[in-house]
Amino acid sequence: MGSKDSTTEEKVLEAAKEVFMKYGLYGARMQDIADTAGINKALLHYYFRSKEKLFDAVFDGALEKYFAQMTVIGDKSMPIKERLMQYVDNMFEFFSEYPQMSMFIIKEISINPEMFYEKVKSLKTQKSLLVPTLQEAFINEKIEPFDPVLFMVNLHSLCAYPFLASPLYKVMLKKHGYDWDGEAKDKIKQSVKDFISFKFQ
Amino acid sequence: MGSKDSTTEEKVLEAAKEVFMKYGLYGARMQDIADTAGINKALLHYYFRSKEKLFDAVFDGALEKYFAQMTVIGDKSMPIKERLMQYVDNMFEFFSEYPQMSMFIIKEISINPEMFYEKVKSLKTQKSLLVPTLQEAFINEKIEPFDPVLFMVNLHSLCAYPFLASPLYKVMLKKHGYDWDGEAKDKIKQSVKDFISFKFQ
DNA sequence: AAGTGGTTTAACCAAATGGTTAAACTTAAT
DNA sequence: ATTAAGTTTAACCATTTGGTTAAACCACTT
Repeated sequence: MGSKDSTTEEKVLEAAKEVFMKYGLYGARMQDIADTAGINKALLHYYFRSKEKLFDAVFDGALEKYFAQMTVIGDKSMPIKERLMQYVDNMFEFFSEYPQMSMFIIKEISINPEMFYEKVKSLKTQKSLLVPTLQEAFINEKIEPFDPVLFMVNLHSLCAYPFLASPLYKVMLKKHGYDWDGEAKDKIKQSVKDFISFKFQ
Repeated sequence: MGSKDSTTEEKVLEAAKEVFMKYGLYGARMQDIADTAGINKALLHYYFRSKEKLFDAVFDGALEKYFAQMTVIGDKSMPIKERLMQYVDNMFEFFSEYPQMSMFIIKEISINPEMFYEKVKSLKTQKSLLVPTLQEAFINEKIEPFDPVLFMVNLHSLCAYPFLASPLYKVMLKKHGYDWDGEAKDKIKQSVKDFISFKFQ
């Protein structure tokens, strides 16, 4: 087949992602991960010594990907409004690809906040670039200033929640004639853009 | 002491809420629930025959409370804008009191959607009152109409997500000088109100 | 062909899991 | 005081859990 065709270690990590994201550290079963990867249970312990080590590998990967995404904002040549629209596009694309990730991260932090506090220190991309980007724009473009932190919170709410709550919306939105896996996602994205546009004339 | 002083069954249910909301159906341990309630493990099975039965009691209670809350909107004497402001107040108060509830419900639905689909049928308060309320307001008050379903999604995002992500925000917002358990919650509530106000002049 | 190092497996193990049982306790009615 | 009903407990049980071990397998080099 291909030069690698996905090594066993990769298969293990992929299966671990799937199971840990669904059930969390406590709820996940090693046997379940082994079955998902299509291998023997002892092989998990060969590649990752313990359940905790395997979980760490999954969680660290998710955390890095998540924070890396949250700090990407388009280049300075564009006006702030356009950059924010692109930011919304990126968020929706990211959450479409990894719908379980933010739930997973938030849930595990809520169960074990100390662990998160240790790990967040070693992350390169810690603080949001949105806040300073907005502050610059207040000066460079003629925009009535507002609290950039609160705006960031609201923007993340608008983008992240529909995916977090998608298990609910998949059922509930049907009663209002919307299909989540069809048009609903794109319509919500557009409504988010409309929602934040008023802040920039 | 008091005439009841909380019966054993109530203590069990209270402990079960705590543990199930934190770890979910799969992650929760009966021994953990028993310890939290300060009783013997066999007593759990005396009052609720199995883990599933006990879980159902907790989940059904949460579901009912949640949907009951989501469908409360102030009386028709007030203008729509004022009613929405009150709706935001209610949501923030509700989520402050039960910060884990929406996470719990959404997570369990995502693991077992079929179960939810069965249960949602027997709920009295199924569909949002927000949508028809808004549609009436478009006519009765002179408001430029917009899609009420999308607005509902955005509004719920703005209110629910800060609490869902509060484990994250408790750590991250400090870097921007905000304290979640102090001022941040109220400031976010105000920013949500500002955010939706523009739709109503 | 024999050795070498990494990979995979079947067979285990001790501990923890959800659940059961029968006996003991408590309380109120007779 | 005895009965009867509900409540609580300690001692079990079978299964599942995360984890280990030693042997087998495989792809190389020598």
